[in-house]
This record gives sequence, C-alpha cells and structure tokens, in this order.
Amino acid sequence: MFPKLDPLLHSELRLAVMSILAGVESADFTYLKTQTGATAGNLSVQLEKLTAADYITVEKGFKGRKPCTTCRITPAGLEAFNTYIQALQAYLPTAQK
Amino acid sequence: MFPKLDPLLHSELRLAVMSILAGVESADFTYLKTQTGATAGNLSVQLEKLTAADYITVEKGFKGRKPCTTCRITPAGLEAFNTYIQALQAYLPTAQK
DNA sequence: TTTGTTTGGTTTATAACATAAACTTGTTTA
DNA sequence: TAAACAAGTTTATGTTATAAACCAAACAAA
Repeated sequence: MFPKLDPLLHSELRLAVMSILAGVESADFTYLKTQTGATAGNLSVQLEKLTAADYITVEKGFKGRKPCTTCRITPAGLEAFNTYIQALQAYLPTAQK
Repeated sequence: MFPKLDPLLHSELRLAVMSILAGVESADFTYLKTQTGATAGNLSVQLEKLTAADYITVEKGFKGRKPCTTCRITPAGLEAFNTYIQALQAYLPTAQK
C-alpha cells in the first residue's frame, strides 16, 4: 500500500538536487548551491552521497582559473528519481476539502 | 524555488499516517500499524511527534476490554498536510524521458 | 490457579542523517 | 604583500528514524 521510499532521495536537499539535474544536461556546484539555497558544506556532503550511489557523476575541472565542479545525473539516477516520484504518489491522496 | 518542506511531514512513516488520517474520520493504532507495516515502537514514537505538533489527536479508550488508541487528524494537521503536498510539487518536475 | 501466549502498546538504545561551523587551497584585488 | 574572496571539503553536533527490549492486561490452557 505504501511503497518504500528510496531513503537516498527522500531528503530535502538531495531531492532538490536530483530535481534540478533531471532537467538539465549538467549543473555546477555553485549553481546547485544558489538554486537550492543550501550551504556549501551540506551540498558537498549530499553530492558525495549521490555520487556514491551512482545517481550522479561529479567532474572537477576549472572554469578559467577557478575550480569548477560539474554534476550530471546518471541513467541509474534518473531511473531512481522517476521510481521515487511514482512511489510518492501513493502517499499523496487527492486533495482533501 | 524549492520551498522548505515541513520536516515533521517529510518522514516516510509520519507521511503515511497523515495520508491515511486525511482520508478517514479516525483510525486506531493497530489499523495504522497494519496499513503502514510499521513496528509498534516506531509508530508509537511518530504518533507522539504528530500529537506534540497538534497535527493529530490520540484518544486512549477500550474496545471491549482491550485498550484501543484512536487517532484523528486535526484541522491544523490537515492544513499542514495540504501545504506539504503543495510544496512537494516544486520538487517533482513533470516526468523525464 | 498458575503458566504461558497474545494483544496493545511504551521506553530505550543505536545508528544514520542533516546541518552548520571551521578549515583549506587557491585567486583576485587593494 | 596583505586582505578579502571563491570554491569547496572536513569535522563536529544535534536530530531522526528505527528496532529491540520491555511492560501490563487479557485470554487460553492445564
């Protein structure tokens, strides 16, 4: 009745990150930071977890002379995200009066 | 862009409980336990938190000679639940290919 | 009637989690 | 050069979710 929700995605910040990455080809660290309003520390930790699960890839490069961390969603990540959204429906009944 | 999600509702079990209670007049402990598949201990703790927030009321009575704990959603709880569902939409983009 | 079993929970302990604060490394600016 | 800034990472801490252990009352059986 209530399917298990992927605990890796059932987290406000990680979900926001995945939501962004699901809609773009890539996004860099600072973009994710400003869009989500997260602190850099928190974002760094959560990106690491998403990377460990192979839901995203993180590529460290440079933009000019400044470091630039580019994130992309993986096929596995996209699938997990869509599965999560489906599962979540069961928890959201059609609106009450 | 990503509204803050009520942390009290952004929890798998509490959300399931609220989802059930939003659709019925009342539900007792054992019903919630079987429907959610939760352990009694976990359910007890989470009901306590929802009660502390005045999202539900818990009434301890008897059914026959056995104790029976009846739960109901409060108006505040229903409002919070609906607000949460609205906020969640921002995290769920229209499905990806 | 006392022994065990089930029901309906609560309390407690633990591991995972989210988050902010502090730190690091390098770059730009005064 | 020194100070400020950018882009992150690491560390520390409080909060959470959860299961395990526990408790009390009712029922069943011997």
